Amino acid sequence: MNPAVATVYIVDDDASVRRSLSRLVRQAGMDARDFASAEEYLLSREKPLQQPTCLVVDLQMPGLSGLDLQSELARRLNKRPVIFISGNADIPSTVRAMRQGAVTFLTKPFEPAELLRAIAEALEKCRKQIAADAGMNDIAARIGELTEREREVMSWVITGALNKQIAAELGIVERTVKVHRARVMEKMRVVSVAELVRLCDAVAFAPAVRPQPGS
Amino acid sequence: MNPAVATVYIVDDDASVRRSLSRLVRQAGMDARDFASAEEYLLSREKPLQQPTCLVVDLQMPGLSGLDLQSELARRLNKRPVIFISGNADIPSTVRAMRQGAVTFLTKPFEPAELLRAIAEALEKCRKQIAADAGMNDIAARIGELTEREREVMSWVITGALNKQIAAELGIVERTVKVHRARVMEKMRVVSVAELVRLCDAVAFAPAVRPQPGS
DNA sequence: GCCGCTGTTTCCCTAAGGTGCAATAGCGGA
DNA sequence: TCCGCTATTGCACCTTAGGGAAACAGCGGC
Repeated sequence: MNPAVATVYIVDDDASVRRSLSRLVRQAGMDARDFASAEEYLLSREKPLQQPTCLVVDLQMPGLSGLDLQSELARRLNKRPVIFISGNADIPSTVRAMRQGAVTFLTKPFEPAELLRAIAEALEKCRKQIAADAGMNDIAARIGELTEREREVMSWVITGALNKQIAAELGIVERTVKVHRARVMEKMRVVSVAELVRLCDAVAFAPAVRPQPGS
Repeated sequence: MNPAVATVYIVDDDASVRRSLSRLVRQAGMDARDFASAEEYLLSREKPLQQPTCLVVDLQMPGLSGLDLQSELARRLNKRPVIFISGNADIPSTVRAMRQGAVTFLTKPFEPAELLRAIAEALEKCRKQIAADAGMNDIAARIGELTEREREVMSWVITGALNKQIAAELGIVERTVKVHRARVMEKMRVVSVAELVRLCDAVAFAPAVRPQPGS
């Protein structure tokens, strides 16, 4: 409902924990949604990631564990930050969780403030991710507007190649390269090669043709 | 002595642990150096970081703890990967260690192979860091060769500004900008603006003059 | 005071980038 | 078959980038 507000997804098999955490989160002014298992969360997935969100996941759960959920999220490229909570965790699990990018790992019992602090950090991380994704998508969309030939020309332009070199490489005349190049600059909405290079590097735009492996 | 070999620094207050870990490391074909305390390691510092190295640190030690050592290393910009080992660690310490970038955290007793695997990972990470640092230093050195004016002109060039715009901005004639620009390209050893942009972005070269905060 | 480095400028010329206009050609869809 | 998109090219013209040659000026060091 509230589009500007953050949402915390709580995944825990213990109903009383879900209730108390939800209450805590809501009292702090955020939305809370809870799930009784990793599977339940995975089935409910709302992919977009438009709004800052994060997960608070119990380590031990019947079925998929918290670590399994984290791995699955990574596999699905779901970049929501994860906070683990656990009553009796061991070091190896903690290490694995952190290595896989968990924001933190809290052991029950913990101070409510401690969780809220972790949530704040996770949401901030998520906001940055959203902003970064938005930028990347924007650039990718522009690249998507290019024709194959234009992409090809662009891949040469961002290496600093001269029009005549590009022309020779593609077996066409320089005038044609200029036409493609102009369209690239227009569609990518840049006015200088410097900007074009930055956009392409930001999304790791790769050539396809350039790296001549043979010769 | 052996310049091509990796070295593992072992920091543990227990002499028998130091002996056994050193033996393990040497048997695996790497050099080992051990220290009885964090302080001892910090005093022995050989700064360069030319060769792949990593640290294996005990969490609990008299004086500075393993975590303290890790923090101090971070403060000193010593980027050697750290592997923690501990007999009786708790989750918060593990989380803190991992958040601060530890490669992993092993609890004693652990399989020798497990430590060797972690060391291999840490050394690989170190190699990449060394390579990245070398690249950055190389670029930074070139920027260091530039005069103030040349750096100023470069900061404008990498934004895609035209010579005439730069000239107007600096209150000089276009021909002068061309002179500086040519020296920049020469000293930075690039032949295109595209390459120059990449070098500058790689080291996060910032302007100094550009972001006019006032007006 | 002379020398070297840096920054600056003027005159002039070539090469490369960028555009407008016009035309040809292949291809897939209405 | 005509239309629209994409790719291509030729011609002419203007703007930028890049240099060569020569010179002047401030500054710190010998």
